[in-house]
Amino acid sequence: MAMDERKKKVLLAIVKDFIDTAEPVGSRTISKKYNLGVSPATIRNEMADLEAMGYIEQPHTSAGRIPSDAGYRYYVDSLMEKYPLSEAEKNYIRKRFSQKIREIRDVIDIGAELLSEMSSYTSLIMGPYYQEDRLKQVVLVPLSAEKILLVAISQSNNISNYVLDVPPSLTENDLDIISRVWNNRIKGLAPSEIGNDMLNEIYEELHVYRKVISNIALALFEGHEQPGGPVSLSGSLNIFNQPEFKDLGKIRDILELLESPMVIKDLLADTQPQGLTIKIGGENKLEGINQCSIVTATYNLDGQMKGHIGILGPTRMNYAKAATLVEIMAQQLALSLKKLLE
Amino acid sequence: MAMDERKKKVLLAIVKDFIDTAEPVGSRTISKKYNLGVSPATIRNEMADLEAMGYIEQPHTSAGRIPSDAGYRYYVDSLMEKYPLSEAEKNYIRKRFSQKIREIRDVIDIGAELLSEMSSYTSLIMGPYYQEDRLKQVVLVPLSAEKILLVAISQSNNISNYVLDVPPSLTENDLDIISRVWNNRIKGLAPSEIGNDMLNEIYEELHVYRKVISNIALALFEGHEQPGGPVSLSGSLNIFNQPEFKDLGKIRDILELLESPMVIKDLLADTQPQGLTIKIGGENKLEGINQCSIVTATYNLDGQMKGHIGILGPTRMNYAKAATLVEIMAQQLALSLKKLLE
DNA sequence: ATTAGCACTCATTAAAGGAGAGTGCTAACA
DNA sequence: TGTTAGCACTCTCCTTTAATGAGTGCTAAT
Repeated sequence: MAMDERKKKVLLAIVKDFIDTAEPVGSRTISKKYNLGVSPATIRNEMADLEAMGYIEQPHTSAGRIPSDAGYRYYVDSLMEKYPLSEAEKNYIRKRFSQKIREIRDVIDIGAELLSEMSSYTSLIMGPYYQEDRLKQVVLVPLSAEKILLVAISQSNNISNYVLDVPPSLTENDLDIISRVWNNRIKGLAPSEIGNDMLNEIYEELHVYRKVISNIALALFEGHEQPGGPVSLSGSLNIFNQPEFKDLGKIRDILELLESPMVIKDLLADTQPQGLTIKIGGENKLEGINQCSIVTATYNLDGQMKGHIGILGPTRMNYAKAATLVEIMAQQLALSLKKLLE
Repeated sequence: MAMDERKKKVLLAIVKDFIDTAEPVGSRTISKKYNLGVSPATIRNEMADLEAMGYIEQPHTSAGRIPSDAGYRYYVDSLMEKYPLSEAEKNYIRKRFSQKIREIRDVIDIGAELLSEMSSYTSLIMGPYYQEDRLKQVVLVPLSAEKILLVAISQSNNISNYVLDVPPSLTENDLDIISRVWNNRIKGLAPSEIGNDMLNEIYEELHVYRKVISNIALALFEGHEQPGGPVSLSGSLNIFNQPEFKDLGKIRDILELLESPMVIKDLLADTQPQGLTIKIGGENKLEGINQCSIVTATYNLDGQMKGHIGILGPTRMNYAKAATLVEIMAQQLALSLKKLLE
């Protein structure tokens, strides 16, 4: 069966109305609210066709139709119109990003908050990270007789702190020597490239304090192991507003998933490198959010660093608005972060 | 009316049974399950008295009785027996705390997780903080031509990082001088004690780079402004298990409160300096959790540092178990943190 | 002082009966 | 041949009614 113009119009009306009202849409409603110029009976015929094609379905005999996942997919791919952001909304975003921003955390927190606030859904943001972040410098600071502080600075000026145990015999001079040797070696290296070969070379060069040296290596290696950047989540309680989630169990399942940063990273990382990615309902493999949709985008910094951003809402979500918001926010994040980082 | 032995026994039975079953307790149940050696009719008389005294109440005419806030209060103050932790439970705690612990965050996260897991309620932990944390040392590291890294180390070895803008003319030698001057001044000082007087003295001494110096002061001052330590929250979704919270609105209200670290800090900080604090239902001023109870304790380190720990559950919570868990966990935290910090 | 007995209350559950929304189908119409 | 009015049919949702049962307070007997 073909998808003629009128069928498209009917499907569009059903999707729009259902997104709006969360109620199954009947033929009379469509005929009245969306003036297609035909009677409810005609619409009913079209609807029967659309159902046969798998784009809409009936919760029960005497109810209207609701879009199926495939229906939303068709809508998103072929029918959706661009949602324009009002000037007021744009200004609001700018205003919020002109607050004092001190570090990356601030940027992604503001972004996530804005995104959930303006969309009324849940927002997820992963902060920027180097595909492979490289080390720039380490600094060793004595803390007490048996402890030192290791500060690792990456090329992206990402700072990591580690407190290490050292033998009390270690002098400040020793520290200087150790840090100099390390700094000679590691500049421009990814933490994962710190291998045994390098360690052995350093042992050779210094002969002493093997333990200290290996502890430094370990700290650098482990500290950077976590893939991806920091994560910010906002508005997870917005699901309570969605009528399709009036069931305690469902809400709980979703909130439970969102408690895990790993899950969020997975959700976000599964994104195309360019443009928007929209996953609808069952297209999400993750059990528990197959009644949800996710709109994600990747933002890039200098081509080297990237991050992800997304909106999670019910399948019946305002895709147009979500898409626009994600797009704008990705741009804004790239902008703010670039400014912050250099 | 006086509180004779039998009344106490009846009240105890009601509290225990209601905590167990979440159902109003009838006279027949008490007579059968808790062998007081009297008939339901007698118990009914006692219950009428207890109701007159305000310790129990009836949801409706044909239901059993449930404890009132005052009833729980009496129970907690006078009737509650100590809940002994099994050897298995103790071992479990020890085992979890023998995991690799690298920093304070690890300790409070493990603690919070354990506490919510073992109690089936929500747990709140505030990490250790100095009443007034004092500075020990600052380190300045050049990052790029126009940026430096300021590392502030406190007496408790708390590390804070700040990236500051500096004029490109600033040399590494300048940095050494600036940090030396600062370190001479701040050792043992609380960040709040960095005043304009001190700033002026430093200006006098150095004459140049006023802007850099004041930025350092600002960073130190603002960075430490947040009162209290880091906060860890765990098991907030456990409310979904409580039959008294089968209402979406109530759950939402509570989760919303718990989203704010400030609220958690307030809840925890409102604690007696010694021993356990138990706040029951309406005793909590905070709107929204007046159907909840909180069991909190303060743990102390060296008499200088302290932190807070608590369990939040429904008014119908297992106070005995919660109290024991909070007590044990406070000890364990103090232990683990002491080991970690020195 | 305790207890058996009993009438009474009230939440909860199940069953029954509309009301209403929306459909599919048929037949008439342009 | 496509469109539409008309109508019987289905099924959810809401309200009403009735029955059940748990638990009480009171009275009178022990």
